[in-house]
Amino acid sequence: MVVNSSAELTDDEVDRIFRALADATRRDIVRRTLAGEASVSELAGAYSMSFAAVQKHVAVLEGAGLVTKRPRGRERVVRGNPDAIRRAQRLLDAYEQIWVARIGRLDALLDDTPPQQ
Amino acid sequence: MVVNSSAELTDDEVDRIFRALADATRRDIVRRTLAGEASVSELAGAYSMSFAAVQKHVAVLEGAGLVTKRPRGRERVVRGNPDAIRRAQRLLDAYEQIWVARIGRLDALLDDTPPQQ
DNA sequence: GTAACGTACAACCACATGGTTGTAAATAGC
DNA sequence: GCTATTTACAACCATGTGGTTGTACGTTAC
Repeated sequence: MVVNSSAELTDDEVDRIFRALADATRRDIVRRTLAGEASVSELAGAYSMSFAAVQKHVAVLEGAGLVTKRPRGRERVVRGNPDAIRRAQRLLDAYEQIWVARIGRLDALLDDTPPQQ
Repeated sequence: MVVNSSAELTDDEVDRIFRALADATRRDIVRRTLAGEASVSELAGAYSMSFAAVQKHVAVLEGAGLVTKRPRGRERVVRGNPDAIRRAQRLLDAYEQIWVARIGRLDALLDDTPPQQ
């Protein structure tokens, strides 16, 4: 599990987060478990693939910190982790800020350029 | 190339965007080309891998709409696409909103519950 | 014109990924 | 206690991914 909630993320952690989000089934699992927790077998019932396949998808999401799993009797209850979503948002924000800064530099360049002649 | 800039994204398009972001070299290419455009060979010079490997990474990013390429003489100039970043941000926002709505429902439930006895 | 540069693309390889089936173990229900 | 349910996990398979090298082609510079 990922412990860092405020610190920088390693490349591997970022890889896992985006990799986990790069599959429609996994995104749907995130969506469902953010809306309300669900057992692995409840999730498996929602998709036309084997239980084991869904189990693997949940494991990938858990490895990325996008969901957490806790035991309840013989079930494992899966819950979406909004913190991981926010971490990903901050990453994308950083990229947009790089672009915004570039535009800012261009604007400053234009402003600072005195009229020619 | 992706034409949809305001419309809904298909699952495949979303897959490609997150897949493209799930690699540290590709994220670095996005970072560099958002800060300022660069030719493929300039990019290739920045990494300890073959030109062809970097070329493939650029192709993956282009397929996801995260960068665009335009010819300039014998070079191909790569430029980061801030719109694609914003599309990804909107996707993550939607997931966070699902969670926010769930918490809102829980709060409303608590507020609406009359004191017992 | 020729040589160097920048790119494109195919072929190949090792390994990861997304799916399957099968087996085993823990828990719940009767 | 027995049976059904739920999960875990291994083994396997087809395909995708990230890297390589090699070859070909357009463009630039001299």
